[in-house]
Amino acid sequence: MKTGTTRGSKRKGVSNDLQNESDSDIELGVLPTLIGRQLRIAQLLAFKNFSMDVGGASLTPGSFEILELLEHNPGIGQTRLAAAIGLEKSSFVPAIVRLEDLGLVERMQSGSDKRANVLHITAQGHEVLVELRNYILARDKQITKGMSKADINTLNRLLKAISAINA
Amino acid sequence: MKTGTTRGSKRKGVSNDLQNESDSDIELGVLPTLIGRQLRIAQLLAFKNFSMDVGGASLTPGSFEILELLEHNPGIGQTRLAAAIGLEKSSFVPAIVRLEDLGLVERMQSGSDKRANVLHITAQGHEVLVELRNYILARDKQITKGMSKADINTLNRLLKAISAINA
DNA sequence: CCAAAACAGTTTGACGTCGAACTAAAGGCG
DNA sequence: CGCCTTTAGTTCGACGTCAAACTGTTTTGG
Repeated sequence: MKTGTTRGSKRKGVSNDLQNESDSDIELGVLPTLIGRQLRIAQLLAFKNFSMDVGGASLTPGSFEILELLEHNPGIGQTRLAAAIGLEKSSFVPAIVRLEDLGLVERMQSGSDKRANVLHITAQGHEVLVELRNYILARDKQITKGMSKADINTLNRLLKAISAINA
Repeated sequence: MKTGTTRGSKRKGVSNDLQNESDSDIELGVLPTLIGRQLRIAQLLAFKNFSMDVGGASLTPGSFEILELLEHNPGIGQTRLAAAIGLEKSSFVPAIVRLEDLGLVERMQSGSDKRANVLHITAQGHEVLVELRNYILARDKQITKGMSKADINTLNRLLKAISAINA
């Protein structure tokens, strides 16, 4: 609570009036040239209001990716799976625990390497995945609604290039 | 609940090569077609290991954006500033409090509208900003290292389109 | 003029994510 | 064989972010 400083008290010679410009009148300085900023903002806006409800819980895009990958790569381990969806292995833990608690994935210690966990999607997980995939595909189209196919392909290509450069 | 059984021995490769994180032999299913996923991953990788240290504390790209905007739009209020950097007003609060605690911005109640806060960058904030701007610009170039100018411009344009569509 | 609606900002609770530090198991190599 | 390094996964602390609920202020419309 040590809120600081001056809020609510005096001001120092500067004007205390709010500016009345509209958003379009904000001077952005160097910001519009920054690719990182566009990336960050586009991503935030694209996933805003995203929500997938399954059995009372809400799943994230990351959860869908885990299920999709487990469907196609049964028995994979956590570290490789985390890398495939672009997460640190530590960030992966809460996500997989959540899916396990929901009964959508199964996590067993590997017999051949006792450090490793072997992951599988469950029958219930498969059912959920089929539904989620439709939602995700529809939602993803929404993100680029109105853009030309050529632009979408270009964007996809350039984003992959960014990922490759910063991998 | 984890008995060790299984698997491992017969799938096609749980290759233990320490590979780069480029998915090698993982089957990605429908994922590579999803723009939202590319956006999310590119953004995560682009900002990985990002760090700006100022007086013992570490500032984020968002903090830089706030300073840059206050430099160019003194006296702006929180809601408009939050919108300009793509945040919910509630998400903006901890960021601005942090900058205030560091003495880089000043937050005063407006005289003309007692609900509103009037924001200004401080002299110290200005000094910090000048340094940060250089770091940010260099770092942003890094994100697209090796890409052609034409591709970078295209990417910037398409990301802005995404933001506009999902605004 | 006043009650209802709109608005600025804050608080709260839930996740997601990172990096660093940690535990335990394998692997390399003399 | 035995040490030392690498690897798989977990834990921990710190932030960032959202949505929803809330406080207090201003604006609006009857």
